[in-house]
Amino acid sequence: MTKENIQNEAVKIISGNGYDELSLSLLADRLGIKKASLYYYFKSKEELISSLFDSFSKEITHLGFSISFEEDVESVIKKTFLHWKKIYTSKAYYPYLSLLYQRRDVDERAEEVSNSLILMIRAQSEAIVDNLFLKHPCQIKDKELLSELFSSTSIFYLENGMDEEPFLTKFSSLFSH
Amino acid sequence: MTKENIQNEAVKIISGNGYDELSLSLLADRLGIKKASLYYYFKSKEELISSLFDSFSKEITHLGFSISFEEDVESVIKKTFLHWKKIYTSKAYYPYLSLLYQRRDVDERAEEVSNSLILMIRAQSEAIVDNLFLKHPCQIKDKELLSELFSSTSIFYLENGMDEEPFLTKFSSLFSH
Amino acid sequence: MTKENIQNEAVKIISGNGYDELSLSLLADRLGIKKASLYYYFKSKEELISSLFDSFSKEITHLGFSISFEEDVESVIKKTFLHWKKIYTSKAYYPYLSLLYQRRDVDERAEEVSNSLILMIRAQSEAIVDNLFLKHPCQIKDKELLSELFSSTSIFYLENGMDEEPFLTKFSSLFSH
Amino acid sequence: MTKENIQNEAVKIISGNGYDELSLSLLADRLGIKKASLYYYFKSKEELISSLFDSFSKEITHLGFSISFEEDVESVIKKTFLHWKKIYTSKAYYPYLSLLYQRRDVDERAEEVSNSLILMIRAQSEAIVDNLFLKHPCQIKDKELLSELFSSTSIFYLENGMDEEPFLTKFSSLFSH
DNA sequence: AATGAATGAGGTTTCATTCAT
DNA sequence: AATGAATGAAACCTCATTCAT
Repeated sequence: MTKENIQNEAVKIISGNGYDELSLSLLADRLGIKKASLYYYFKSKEELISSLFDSFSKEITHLGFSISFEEDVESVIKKTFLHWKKIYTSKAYYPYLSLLYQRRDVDERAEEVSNSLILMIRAQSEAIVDNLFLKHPCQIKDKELLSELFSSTSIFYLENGMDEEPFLTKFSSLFSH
Repeated sequence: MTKENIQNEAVKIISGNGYDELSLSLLADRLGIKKASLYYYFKSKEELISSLFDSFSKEITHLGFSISFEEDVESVIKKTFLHWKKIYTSKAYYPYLSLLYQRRDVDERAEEVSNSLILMIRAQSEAIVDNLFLKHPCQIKDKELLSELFSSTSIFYLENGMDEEPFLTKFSSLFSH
Repeated sequence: MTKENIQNEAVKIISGNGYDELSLSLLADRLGIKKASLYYYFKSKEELISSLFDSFSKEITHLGFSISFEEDVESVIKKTFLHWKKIYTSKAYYPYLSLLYQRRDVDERAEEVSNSLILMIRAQSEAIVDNLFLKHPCQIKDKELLSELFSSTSIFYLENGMDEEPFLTKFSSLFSH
Repeated sequence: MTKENIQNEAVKIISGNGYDELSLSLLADRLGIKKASLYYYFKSKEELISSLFDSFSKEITHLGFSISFEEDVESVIKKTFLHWKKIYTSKAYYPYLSLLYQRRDVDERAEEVSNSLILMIRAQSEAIVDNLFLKHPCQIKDKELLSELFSSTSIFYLENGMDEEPFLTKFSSLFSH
């Protein structure tokens, strides 16, 4: 048993059953250990939950991001979105995101981590748009606006689990003639 | 004491303290009545919570929406956004939205209501954009895309409580030659 | 079930088994009710224990004390002691005293109540000695000293549950020429 | 780490926080070792506690007591009291006495050790009074009574941490003509 | 329309203890 | 000589719920 095992199972419960259903009994059962043993790894439930934010926060600040701009506009845009989608759907990250959604309204820590993820995406969006603007004319002249529309709409699609294909294709075509 | 009183207080607790902190004891305390009395109005806690979704669902389907298109583009866009913002920030509605955010990942009912709100906004966005396109040329030629960008980004701004002014101004200027 | 029932049983457990053995499970079992029901009467274990001090404190401040001085010295002295002994051995009070002994070293509230009992006895001792001095010559000339010796030694006997008869007889004879 | 270290820390916890707060976790923390290590020195918590009584019991039976009777009455009396006071206030002994107070009502072993300490003091009191009676007339003619009054009142003062000076002075003056 | 009294189930946490290392 | 890891039992407490009044 490791701290990490426990964290992962905890966050799985939260994303599957809801934050309010995370009980130490259930958690211990799922891990095949006894309730009391959890206290060997975390001083309290609060500390365990706090550690979830710590871990995820550290995780996302270490996420790399590199896009090759050699390719055509549509590829760049789709790859960028795909990069974000990996975060939003990966087995490792999705449960943490679910935790953030459930708690960001009432837990400062959750809000903070959630915001930092959004900021990261917005920054990457700016970088991408900057670069595309250099080589391709675009229907939208305001670079900043374009970046905002791209990041915000992307996040909206990701958070709501909608099919992004049509959107991305149409969005890419903003860069044709 | 009325069902409505109880619902409003319940949803206030959820939006203020979190869904997991809604207990009938706390609710009764806040209402100045005794726990047992709650059972006169609701058969169970589950029924109370279910009623929250019912009420809010009914509420939003009855929301009117009318925009005068006599005005300039910027006015129309800002008024539309303002209309949505009223929903997202009104004392009456905001707590329900907070409930939806906290639960839509794990509660089908919450997801359903949340989606219907989004659908409503997207429909209204389409209507607006349709109309604007009739009279004003736009940098973006794809009507559908424009509508999606507007609604998604608006929702993103509303959900994250960001300052929308700069965005709306820039967005409006998409309609100048 | 009443608060008083619960207090009495609690203090019985403390005096019989020790303060550290007072658990809400045991208490509920002895009372023939369920653990959870205790919380209807007391918000917490701490509040229950605090109420024990409150009750006993109120009790002892309402204790009457009247001695007829018409009788001979030995009777007065023995009746005074007996009055105190009733407190120290009565079914109602003894358990509370046991609580005080166990806790006065580590619990301010217990120390406070314990001290007020001692003060009461010392005051009564002074009153008795004052009066005896008026009518009877005594081997000890210092009234204050005599009072202190009487009260302190009496308390010592009471606290240690020793046979007081010989002491009281000898003490009374201090008043014979 | 030695048995003695552990005992001293244990008894410090008891006298400072109360018998019910002595837990092996707290004890180990205070000693800067791990809980499990305590079991190298004591088979169980019970054995540890039992050893506390053993140690203190052995300690007090080895206490010396010698008073020079060359001096005046007041000196003899004050020195005797001081001898006892050293026991009641010494850093080494006081915590053990606190343990006895807390437990003598409910633990036979504690009662036994407590009684033997009292017996020792009473015996020493008798010896002192015997000797003083040889050389000095006293207002109180009953030697046994005087000894009892002295020892009981002294213990009362010691147990309650009261200022003994006035008492001892007055008591000494029982021996003036 | 409201509540006093009670409870079973389950929550988080602490306890003393064990055992392999 | 010491401890990391684990645990069963029991601690205090809160939960939603019931029911007679």
